[in-house]
Amino acid sequence: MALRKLMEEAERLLRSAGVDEPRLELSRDPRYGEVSSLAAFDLAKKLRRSPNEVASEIVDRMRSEEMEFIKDVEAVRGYINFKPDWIRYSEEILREILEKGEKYGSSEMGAGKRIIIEHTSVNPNKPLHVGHARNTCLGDSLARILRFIGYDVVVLNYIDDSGAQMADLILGFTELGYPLDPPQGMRFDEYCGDVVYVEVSKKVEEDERLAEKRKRIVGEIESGRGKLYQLNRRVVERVLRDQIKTCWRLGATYNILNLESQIISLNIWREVFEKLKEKRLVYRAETGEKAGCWLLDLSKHPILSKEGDEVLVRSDGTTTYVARDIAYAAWKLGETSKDFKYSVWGVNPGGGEIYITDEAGEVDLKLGEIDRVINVIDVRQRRPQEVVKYALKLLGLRSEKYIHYAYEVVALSRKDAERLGHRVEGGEKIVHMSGRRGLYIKVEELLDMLRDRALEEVKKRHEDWSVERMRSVAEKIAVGALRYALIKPDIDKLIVLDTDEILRLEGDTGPYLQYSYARACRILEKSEDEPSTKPPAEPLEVEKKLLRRMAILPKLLSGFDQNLLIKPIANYAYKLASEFNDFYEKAPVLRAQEDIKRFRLGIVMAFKITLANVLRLLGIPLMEEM
RNA sequence: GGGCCCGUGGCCUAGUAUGGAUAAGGCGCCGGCCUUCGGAGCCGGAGAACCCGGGUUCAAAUCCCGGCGGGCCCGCCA
Repeated sequence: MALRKLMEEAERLLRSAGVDEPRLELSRDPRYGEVSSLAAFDLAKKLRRSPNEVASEIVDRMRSEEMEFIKDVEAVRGYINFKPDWIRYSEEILREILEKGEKYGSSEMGAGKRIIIEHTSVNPNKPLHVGHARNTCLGDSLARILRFIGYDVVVLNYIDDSGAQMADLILGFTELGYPLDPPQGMRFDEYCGDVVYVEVSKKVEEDERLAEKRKRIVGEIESGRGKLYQLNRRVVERVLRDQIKTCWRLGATYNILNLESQIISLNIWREVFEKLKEKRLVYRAETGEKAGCWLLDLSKHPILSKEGDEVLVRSDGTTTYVARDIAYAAWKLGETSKDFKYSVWGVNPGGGEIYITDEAGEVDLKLGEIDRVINVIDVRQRRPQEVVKYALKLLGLRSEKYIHYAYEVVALSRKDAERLGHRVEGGEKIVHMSGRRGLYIKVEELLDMLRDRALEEVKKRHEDWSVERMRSVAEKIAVGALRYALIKPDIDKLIVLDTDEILRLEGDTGPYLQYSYARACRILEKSEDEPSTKPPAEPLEVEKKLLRRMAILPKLLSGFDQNLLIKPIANYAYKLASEFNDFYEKAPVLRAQEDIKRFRLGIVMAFKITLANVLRLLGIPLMEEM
């Protein structure tokens, strides 16, 4: 690794000058070299002298040392800045990238370790909306990145096929005269979500008798047998097929679909419940408004204790969501004696089978030792997730391995909410999406809007292309735009979706990244010359900037398994593309003289590899032409 | 009432985890760049008391305390 070699050399020099704590970091600005040390600040404090003096003395002591990649060391206002021999350093950077190709930036950090990621997990009664897409894109990116750094990742999608939201649909189909098939041209998930669910839940709110009927339906669905149970299974399956199509369109893939009903019928709860009782972590309330319920004792928890104990088993004997999630969490950590049976549900577009839990299935999947479980769930579930984690801890399970990857939701701008026919109250700036009220923007419709918008641009540029080719490219642009928009902001910041804003394909957007890639492809395609890794002379500033950026990719990814931050990677992609475009303007490749041309071709090729690797991690599709 | 999160030019954001060198971009605005490596691009300009007040430190957008504003969570729902 070129950068690592540079840093190791800087460290060696510092140690030779008597510095014990090198405190090396990447320089903030190219004028300060590549690598800087802050060691003089610490020493200055100890010695009660000025940092600048101390830094200068350290630099003087290093002068006589042997240097390979480092050409110059300077003391500036207390900083010790290392400048590389750019001729050697560039060659080292380019050689590594061209040699490693698709593997550049990857590592074996996670070798032998398995991580479970659960994401998407949308109730199977409606189509995906943009808020769900944030979940899917984050989860899928986590999976891609962790695989790239060597982890064995298993992606789960939890399907809650047995709640009241399903009963609404069944009530609509059996009692309120909704036909089982959608009108011509409408997808089944959209029909269920946009029409049946919204209309039925409104009727249920207005009519107590319907609420009663729905309650009976919930019971029958959960019983695991009967006509309504069978009908529900068919509805779930049809909606799920449509939902997964949308996920595939976003580029996400799955390994296992876990049905809530199977978790119930496997009855892992009973096992966990027994342990909770044995350890006296739960108790049965005898009096008060929660009489007859089994509660989890939260009194020892510093914060949760303030809100009272958690009901796990209701007075009627049924379990709450949190109870089932505790049992399910124990299963994910491999801490239950029973395991699911599976059958093959389908195959991901890029290959790889998807299994679904199925008590009649023939397949056993042993997940074995789990390094970590990452649950991508929005921030509103922080409290219940904390209860689950706390319960695991009380049970003596490895709760520190159970991670709630919390992200903020996607809300509608006032303008878009009004466009959807929602009456916005006076001071409201944002409006939260609501499945029950039918107030949401679907992933499919947003992608279609983006694709149509992109198609206009493609048409302008490629009149000679076939319609299919134009549509295929426009589709990739749409997916790139949406994924980037959902991944770029901090996970703990609310995204206010503004459709006018997101339809913009210029500036800091996914298409900008894709465009930069296509530009690089054009240059390489037009040249017959062999790229070279050797600079004929000191590289230009724009060349150095790009080389520097490419060189830090392995370092950028090296801490990922600890911090799980996707945003810095999206940020990196943008800076990389932006610096390439700067290079593109200022350093002509094909028109340059022979030796310079070959070096620049090397840079362009390395850029193409580096950007492609990063965009793959983010799930942003690549195109040679757009 | 208790808890969690956010607060950076007109708007949207990066930088905050590991405190350090003139606070970095995008949108919008103003002005430039197509005799060709694709203008979905590039360059220049105007525009910021980094919410407020304390504190720690040689050094604070970043850490600590207290406010203010916004969002979320606190159900025998999931």
